[in-house]
Amino acid sequence: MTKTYIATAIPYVNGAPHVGHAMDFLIADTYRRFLLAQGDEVRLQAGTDEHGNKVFKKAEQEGVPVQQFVDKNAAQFKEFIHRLGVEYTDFIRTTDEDHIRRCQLIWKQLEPYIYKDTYEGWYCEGCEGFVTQTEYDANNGVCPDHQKPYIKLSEENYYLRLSDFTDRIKEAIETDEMRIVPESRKKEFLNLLADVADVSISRPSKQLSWGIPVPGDDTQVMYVWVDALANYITVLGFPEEDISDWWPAKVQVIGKDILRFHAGIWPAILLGVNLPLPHTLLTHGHITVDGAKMSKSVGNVIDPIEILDKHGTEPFRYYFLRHVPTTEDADFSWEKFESAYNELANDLGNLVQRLSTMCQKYSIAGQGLSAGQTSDNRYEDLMRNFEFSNAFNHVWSKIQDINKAIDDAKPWEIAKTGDQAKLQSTLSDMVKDLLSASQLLAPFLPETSKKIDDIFTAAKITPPATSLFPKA
RNA sequence: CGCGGGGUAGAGCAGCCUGGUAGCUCGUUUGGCUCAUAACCAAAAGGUCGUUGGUUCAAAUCCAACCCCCGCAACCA
Repeated sequence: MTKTYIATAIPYVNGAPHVGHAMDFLIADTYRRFLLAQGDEVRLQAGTDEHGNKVFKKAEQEGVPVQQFVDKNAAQFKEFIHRLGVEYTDFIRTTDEDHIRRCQLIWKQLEPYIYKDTYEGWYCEGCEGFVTQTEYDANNGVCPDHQKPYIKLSEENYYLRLSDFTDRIKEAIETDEMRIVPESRKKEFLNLLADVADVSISRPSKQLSWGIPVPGDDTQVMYVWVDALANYITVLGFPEEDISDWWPAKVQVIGKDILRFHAGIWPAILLGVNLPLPHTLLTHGHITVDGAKMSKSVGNVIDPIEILDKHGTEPFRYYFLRHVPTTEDADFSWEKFESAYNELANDLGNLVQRLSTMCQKYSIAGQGLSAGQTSDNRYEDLMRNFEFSNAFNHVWSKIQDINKAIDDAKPWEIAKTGDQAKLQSTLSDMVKDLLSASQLLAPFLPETSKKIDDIFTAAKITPPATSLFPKA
């Protein structure tokens, strides 16, 4: 049995989950369910990134101990993932003991590529952080948040010598040994990779107290890179355990904003500890709201929990898996969501209703009925190529075909002729088609698929007490 | 001359790589049907495929130039 490992980016827990976070989980879960159906043994990791100044300060603001703060937020994310109908096998928090210890072991292994140097840059005392020269110029030397001039500050950092790996990484990306999906992002990143600089991977502990101590140097704490990126392998037990059954990951699902770290820094870390690179970095886009970028200052942030409360898991999955092209940006608006919900109710909900009603009326037994055709090449190609929204569309066309078939066959007229045998075979063919479609639908809408199976394989087919997707 | 993506019916998009009757979803109009959640099915209307030029028997598709929009430009899911 093929063992497959799927990894999702771990969200930073300085706030509540928003719609964007859902994409990682839904995409990974859909692929996981597809592979399970194909007979793979699948491990899906999820987790939370919990260190760093922003989390530390947020906890201070709320007046709670940091650990308590991250415990609360991690629980919130777990609950969120659960409500998306996503099932993970492993959940990692970067504050886990195991993770911290393994990170330090990884750091030790990376030491041949680590050196200490002085970082000098523009620093804002209000933000307690450095800004880039570009940002400095854009703000004319004054921090917009704190109205304080940036000061020149220097500090000691450990650096990872990325230049030791860039040739190797470039080659891996070009040859698709580590495939970046979609192709356009691959091109984009290869351009970026041309002028890559070594990356700072630690901070003085007096600047950054909430983090993993650098082994053998009390004055330094690991910055986000090693700490967060290593989660994908520490969760499997590396370096204390042999992870070769699961690693390299078949796919790592990430947002387009973090591609550069996953395609640039992450492979360097892996090469530094002699591990192979992930097979695929699947990059999804961002969700805009009413055509505008989501932002707290504009106040157009959509709370995914609100959508889930109002409409439930399956319509949520339907919208974000079918109407958001897997690797592209897409827009969310309540209007679009409502119209998608109507499609779901009209095409599928109504189909289940009308077909089950006829089966009941004309006494068609579900017992012994099963999916007719169980494999579909086009569907499998799309799924394997991570074109989930297109695969979903393909499944949907099958559902629409059944609606057409019913209108063509007109079972109610066959009933009038009294030809019970023909009625039986006509309707059971349709049920079989629906059960086939239901199988393909399962990775996207698992609960709905299960309901359909239950209804149409029952000894006595009866319409559901409440329709699958009721309309107000 | 920084890099990338895009400009196709009222809206949202596919088609472009590998030239050959311009397609899908929603919306609109008309018709059909009654098993069904006023749902479903069928048909129709609607496009100078950003602009200009080139290659070709033939260009949305290949080439060149230009115009417009949107991202990115190392620590924003």
